[in-house]
Amino acid sequence: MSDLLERLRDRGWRLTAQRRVVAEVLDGDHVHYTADEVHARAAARLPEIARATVYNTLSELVSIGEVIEVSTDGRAKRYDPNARRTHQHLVCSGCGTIRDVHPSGDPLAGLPETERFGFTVSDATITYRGTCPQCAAG
Amino acid sequence: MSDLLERLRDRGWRLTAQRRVVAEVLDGDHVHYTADEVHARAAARLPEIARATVYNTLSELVSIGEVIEVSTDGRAKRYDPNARRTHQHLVCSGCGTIRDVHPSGDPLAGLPETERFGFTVSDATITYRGTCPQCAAG
DNA sequence: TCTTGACTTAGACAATGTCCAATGTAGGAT
DNA sequence: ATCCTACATTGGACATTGTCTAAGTCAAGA
Ligand SMILES: [Mn+2]
Ligand SMILES: [Mn+2]
Ligand SMILES: [Zn+2]
Ligand SMILES: [Zn+2]
Repeated sequence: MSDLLERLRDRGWRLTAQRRVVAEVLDGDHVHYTADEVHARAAARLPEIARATVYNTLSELVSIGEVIEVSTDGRAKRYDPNARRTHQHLVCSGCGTIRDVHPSGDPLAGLPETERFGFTVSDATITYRGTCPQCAAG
Repeated sequence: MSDLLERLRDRGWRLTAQRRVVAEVLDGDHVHYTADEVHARAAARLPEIARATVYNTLSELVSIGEVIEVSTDGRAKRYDPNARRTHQHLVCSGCGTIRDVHPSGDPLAGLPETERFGFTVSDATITYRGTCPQCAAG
């Protein structure tokens, strides 16, 4: 059993076949699938899995912090199993490929007090954009 | 006539009543309306304006660089008339208020070469999140 | 004033996401 | 091993956001 499924069971989750396949789809590095992509991949193993179940399971994984939501393009949200180490994203403007990246330094340091409007600032999300090697070559 | 409308006329645009009201709605600082919000405000002045016209006009303003699209929450895109000076956004997690902010330094400097995966990186979009004074007080 | 190509409109359609009542089942209880 | 039942799943209706098109309208130059 994967670490993720074990953690889910420790939380008292029922381990259904549907939750297993969703958890299996969300495994690996640089994985950022949309809900429909997760559904398609899950359905390859468990054809009768419902779209609503995929949405339910993804929402639950997000709410307990095992998966993060990524919105890089204003279209469908993407689901990212790399929730253990905070990171940012590098997106190819040509093909949409997304890579996890780890910038140096504190991203909040660049925002001067005079630019904070009295807010308590707790977090920064950075999306880097550029052209990937394949798109540059093609 | 506003500067924006004058620039549009210089580009050969037909100045229709619909385009005028959309341009008037998109005026001011820290303005980040959704398309439906633009439509509602435009319809207050020109009740028969169609949703499609608002979408068309916004897309055209974006394509010529007079307005930028902002996606801070994975929901509806927001339209920002502050396209002259590049800036980032500070969002209140409580109420959704969005402020324009200007971080110091080059945002690309924080991404080491070893974290670029061979990409040519051209741009970084930063969303800061926190709590605004009203939400902190309330 | 006329003409015409660009603009607007209403509504169908598409993509993404949410909700619900009916049905099924995982896992503890017996 | 079987039963119970609270929780999970299902299919489809519905909501939100955005795109597209055919038909009608009009801004602006001739
Ligand atoms: Mn990631
Ligand atoms: Mn802005
Ligand atoms: Zn690419
Ligand atoms: Zn607030």
